[in-house]
Amino acid sequence: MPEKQQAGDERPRRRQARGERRIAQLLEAAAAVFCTTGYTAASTNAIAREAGVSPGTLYQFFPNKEAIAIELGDRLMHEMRETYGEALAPVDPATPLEQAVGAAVDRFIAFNCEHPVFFALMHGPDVPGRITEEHDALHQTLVTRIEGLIRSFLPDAPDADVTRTAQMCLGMYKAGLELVLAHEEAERGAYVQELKNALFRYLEPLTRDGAAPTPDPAAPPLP
Amino acid sequence: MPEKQQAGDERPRRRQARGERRIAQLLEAAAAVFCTTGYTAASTNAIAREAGVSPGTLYQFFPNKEAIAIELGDRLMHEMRETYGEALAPVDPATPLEQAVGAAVDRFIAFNCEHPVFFALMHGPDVPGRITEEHDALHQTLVTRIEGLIRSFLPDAPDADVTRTAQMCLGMYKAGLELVLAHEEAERGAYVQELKNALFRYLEPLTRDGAAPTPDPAAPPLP
DNA sequence: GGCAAACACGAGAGATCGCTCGCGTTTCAC
DNA sequence: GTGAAACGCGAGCGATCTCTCGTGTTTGCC
Repeated sequence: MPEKQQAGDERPRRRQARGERRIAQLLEAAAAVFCTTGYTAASTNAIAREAGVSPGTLYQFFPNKEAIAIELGDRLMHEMRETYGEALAPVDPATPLEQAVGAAVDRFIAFNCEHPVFFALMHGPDVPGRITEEHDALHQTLVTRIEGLIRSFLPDAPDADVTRTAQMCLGMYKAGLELVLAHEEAERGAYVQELKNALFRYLEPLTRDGAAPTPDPAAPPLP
Repeated sequence: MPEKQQAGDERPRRRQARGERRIAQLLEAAAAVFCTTGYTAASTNAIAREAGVSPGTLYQFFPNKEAIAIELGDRLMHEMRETYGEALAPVDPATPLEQAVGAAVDRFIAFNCEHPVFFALMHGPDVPGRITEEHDALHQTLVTRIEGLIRSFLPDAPDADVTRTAQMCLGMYKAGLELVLAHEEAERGAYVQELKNALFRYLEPLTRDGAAPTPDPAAPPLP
């Protein structure tokens, strides 16, 4: 129950079943509008219209526009944790890296395909204040999880290297996700495979010689 | 009383030296504001204030807000072509892939570090209409160039595969750029190296067996 | 039935932003 | 010098957006 009460001035209202239904309805409408226009360009009136209610009704349930996105993000995050929480759990080092990468990618791609608004909310540099914080929190959570996964294969690497590798993995995943979402059907599947390939090839050398993290290139940097 | 010309062609005004100076000044101010707030959130009044002129003066030189970003993008693109145009030219297949990747990454990273507004303008999903077109045009240009570079090493691969690989490379570069720009000094250098590693390891297997593009994993693809 | 609270409405207040307009100043060709 | 055009200003218009408010309706509890 994601009921929030600010210190002091706003006490929690007792919602009726009708209210809960309206909230769900409004969040669904907001997801649709955010998907097509992005957060900043989405007007609260448009969200209310999409939900088939008046602007006043919307503000009966959300104190402001930001709260809509926050609540939507919270529910999305909760569902992600519930459904795919173990996707990045550390695995037995005996597990082939290829399988671990493939499974993790498949799960996350599936989630993002089912909830396109997640990508819209998490990818916009236009989102203000608190949403950015949530974004950063999620990012950090994912990086930590990936670090754990990498540690399964590289128990003795320096922390800084593992963090960098995890950040790079997450960045590659985001880039791949964008490509996957931009294509359909067979081509989409091909991009999923391409993303797996990229991640696998990036990580595979690390599993072979745990002591030599970054093979320094012979050539000095060009001017 | 001179007649208003509103439709059709707007004849170019004869600019004085003072005007050219103002334009440069306004574009510089716009770059600063776009960098800190993004395009949509940047107000024309803020740009004018940053440049130390009045809003009316700004509109002496630009018909609307979009034109400012367009002109800024055009000049950036021009400078990029002039300075780094050959960064992605096809290379002698004898060139080590590691060198080719390293040189290309170094050049583009340098450009983006020198012009942070480039990243801000090209990375915002908030930018409207014509800027998105320019973004897509640049994206397509880069993909085509990368395709050419990949063809240097893979003369006989199917077009679709090369395109996918090029898109993936560009995505990885964008992701890496974001990480590079988010860090400073030594850590930044480490991320540059990490990006090079990722790209190199992704592309390296393709240069060995030109006939087997994607090693199919044991698991069947999910829908 | 009676009542209080939750729900619903929609006009519009208040704020912001892109952009204009009238008018004064500077520059330049002649 | 003189006139025309470029330059410069800043109040404010019109459009848009977030959020409020007064009022009326529905719901749940006694």
